[in-house]
Amino acid sequence: MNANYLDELNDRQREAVSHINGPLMIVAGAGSGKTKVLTTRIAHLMNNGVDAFNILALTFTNKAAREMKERIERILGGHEARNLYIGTFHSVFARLLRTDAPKMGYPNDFTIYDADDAKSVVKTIINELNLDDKHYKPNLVYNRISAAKNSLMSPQEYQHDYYIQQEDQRSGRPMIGKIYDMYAKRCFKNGAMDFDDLLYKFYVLLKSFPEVLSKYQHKFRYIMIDEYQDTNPAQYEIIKLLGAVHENIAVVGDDAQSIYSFRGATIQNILQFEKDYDDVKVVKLEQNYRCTKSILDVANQVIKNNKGQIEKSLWTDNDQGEKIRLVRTSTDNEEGKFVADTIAEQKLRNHYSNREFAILYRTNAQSRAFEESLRRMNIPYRIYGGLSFYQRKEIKDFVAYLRVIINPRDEEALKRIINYPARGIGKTTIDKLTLLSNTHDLTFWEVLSSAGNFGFRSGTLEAIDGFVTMIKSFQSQLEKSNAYDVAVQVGKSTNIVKELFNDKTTEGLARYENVQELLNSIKEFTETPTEDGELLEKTLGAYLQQITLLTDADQGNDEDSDVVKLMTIHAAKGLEFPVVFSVGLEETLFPNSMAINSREELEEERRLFYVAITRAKSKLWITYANSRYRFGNLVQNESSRFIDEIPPQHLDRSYAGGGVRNMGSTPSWGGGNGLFDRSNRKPAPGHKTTTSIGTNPNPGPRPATTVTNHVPTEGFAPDDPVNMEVGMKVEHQKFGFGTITSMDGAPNNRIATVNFPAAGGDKKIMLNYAKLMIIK
DNA sequence: GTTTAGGCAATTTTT
DNA sequence: TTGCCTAAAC
Repeated sequence: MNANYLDELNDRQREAVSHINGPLMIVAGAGSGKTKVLTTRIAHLMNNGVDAFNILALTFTNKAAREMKERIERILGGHEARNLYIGTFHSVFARLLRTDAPKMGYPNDFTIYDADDAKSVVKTIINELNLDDKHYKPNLVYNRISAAKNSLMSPQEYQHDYYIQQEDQRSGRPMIGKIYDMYAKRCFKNGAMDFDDLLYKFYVLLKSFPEVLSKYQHKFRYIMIDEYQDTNPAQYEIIKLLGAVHENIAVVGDDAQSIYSFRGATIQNILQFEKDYDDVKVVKLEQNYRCTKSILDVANQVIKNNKGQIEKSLWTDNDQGEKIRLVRTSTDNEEGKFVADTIAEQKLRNHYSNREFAILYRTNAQSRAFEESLRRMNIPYRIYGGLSFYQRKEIKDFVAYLRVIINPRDEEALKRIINYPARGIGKTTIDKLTLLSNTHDLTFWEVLSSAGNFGFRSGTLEAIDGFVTMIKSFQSQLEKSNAYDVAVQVGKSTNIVKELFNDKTTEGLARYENVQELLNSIKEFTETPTEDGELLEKTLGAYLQQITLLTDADQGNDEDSDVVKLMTIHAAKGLEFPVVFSVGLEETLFPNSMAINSREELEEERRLFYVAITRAKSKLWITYANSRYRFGNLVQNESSRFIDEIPPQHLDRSYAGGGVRNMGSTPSWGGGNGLFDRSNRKPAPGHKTTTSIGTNPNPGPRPATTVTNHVPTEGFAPDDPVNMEVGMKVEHQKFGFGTITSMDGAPNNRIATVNFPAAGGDKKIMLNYAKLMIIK
């Protein structure tokens, strides 16, 4: 044990670490050493006689949990840290539910449904109710259900809540409550919990079984919560229950970094903490060790535009540093090129390595332009936040077999594999089976294994029986041999592995390799001997539960690979990088048009920007593009209002992207000749050119985009593109009237360059996609 | 029952 | 642009 750990802290940090008993709230500004305080405090508790088995630490990501564990081990030395309960809310509760879920009628090897599984169940139910899934969009319905669970609302409460029913009535979806009810019942029937259930059902468990609650209250005498500002009501209530006896609850958070309200998080949890408990010790960590003065200043100025925060002022002893570079490019591709060029240049000039750069964007879809340009420049990179390995189709298919073996009630998994690989059990049969399952109150598996009673055609029956027999043989094999051998057997008996092996396309090869990797991971998981004190089980059931909770960020060896990192700002929370590119600072994108309908939403977007800024240690670029492709057509956006909130003296605009600077303001065509101007446009209010950015400290309301306010002519109907030629006058729904100036591209994919005076000049229009009407 | 072609809509963040 | 769904062909 390193006894000097307290010396490495500043006064405030030490104050937080030394507080052992009673509620504690640590308000930790960005870069103020939050993780250090948390980990040191845990070590300190143990050093003061608290048993590791009595400590629970909850985080939001597996990565954060892993990091904490490692750092504590480093402070303590030895293996004692293994006995700590450190993990995400979801993974810790899943583990506890493996023991106690049977009390509520679930199998202990219950399946965990990821978002895709859950949506698929929702969709099934919508169809069973004969509702139109164009109107009852599964995504939307699932989000409502999710929100209900995160507020600890049962289907019955949902259906009887006046306000919610009003809302659903108004949106024309009065059946959501019914869907929720059926969804909950179906999941239960399937022996499955979705992500939200891991919280919700754990709460129900604690509420319904006082002896279980008491067990955990006495086990977890010290509780620590990371990122407390992102907790939702379910998490909040659980913590309250668990901590009620000892009240040794320490929460760490920063209200300025609350960015998960869409997942039900309420900033109120942290704002109210002092009122929830008596004698709360509050410690504010206000010294930032991460950023330069310039960067921190900018962050502080930006966040000032939000109301209702915990009073604090973040400061730093670090150097002033350089100004923040603001760069505008003409298109999203240019933005990508600029960033890649700049990374190359910075590497040469300042001897940075790849791993010191991060590109942070608002939406995953933005990654593409950066990928392409980085690849062109031969700069290695990694994108975080794509599909997790376990969400790939070939992996989910294979895993579905394992799921069925472990939990045959799992209807989602069964339907996935019952005809994969094809064995002659088609849609008609599956529909019939489903109906039987619903009407006879049998699980899908029970129907399958008694299919002989239901009058199927002999060929069909044979196929079903063959499938059932195969699954049963896997199950009995699992009793005798280990999980890996069974998995290999699954690959063989089903022919899946051979089939993938024979597919010699690039994708086929990748799929084959992925399945091999899956098998390896099972081997590694189940055959690595359990070390002393290690709490994890090594069964196939435990493996399946664990992988569902893994995200893309949890794979691979990020620390040791020297790559540029690309991720959303959400994914970057808690991380830091020497050089950060915060890209796509445009109205509509960031703040996102989906999130500007209320002050609360806008403030959350601003906090997101705050998070982006404060990821940077020494250099920060902010970029935006004049126009970018969205669903095949070019749209123009104004610069983000957040740019206007940055004090001009901190900005350096001289850093122009490659040859982009002469895209000045656009001349208006409509002014002098009204020939094509049938729509009587007004100039967009608040429209600004680049040169005026930041000069208006208090910008008025602005339109979402600067795509001209073109109103299509009455009776607008696109013409067949084959008839279009250079010189023609055309009308576009958004860009207004223009002239085709040139034509290129393949004959079956012609690209017209059209000059739209009212929409900023030349646009490349792919005739196969865009809708143009010829003006005679 | 299986495969493929073509039409159509999508527009945020994630454990 | 993609990915999903339906309809028609095999």
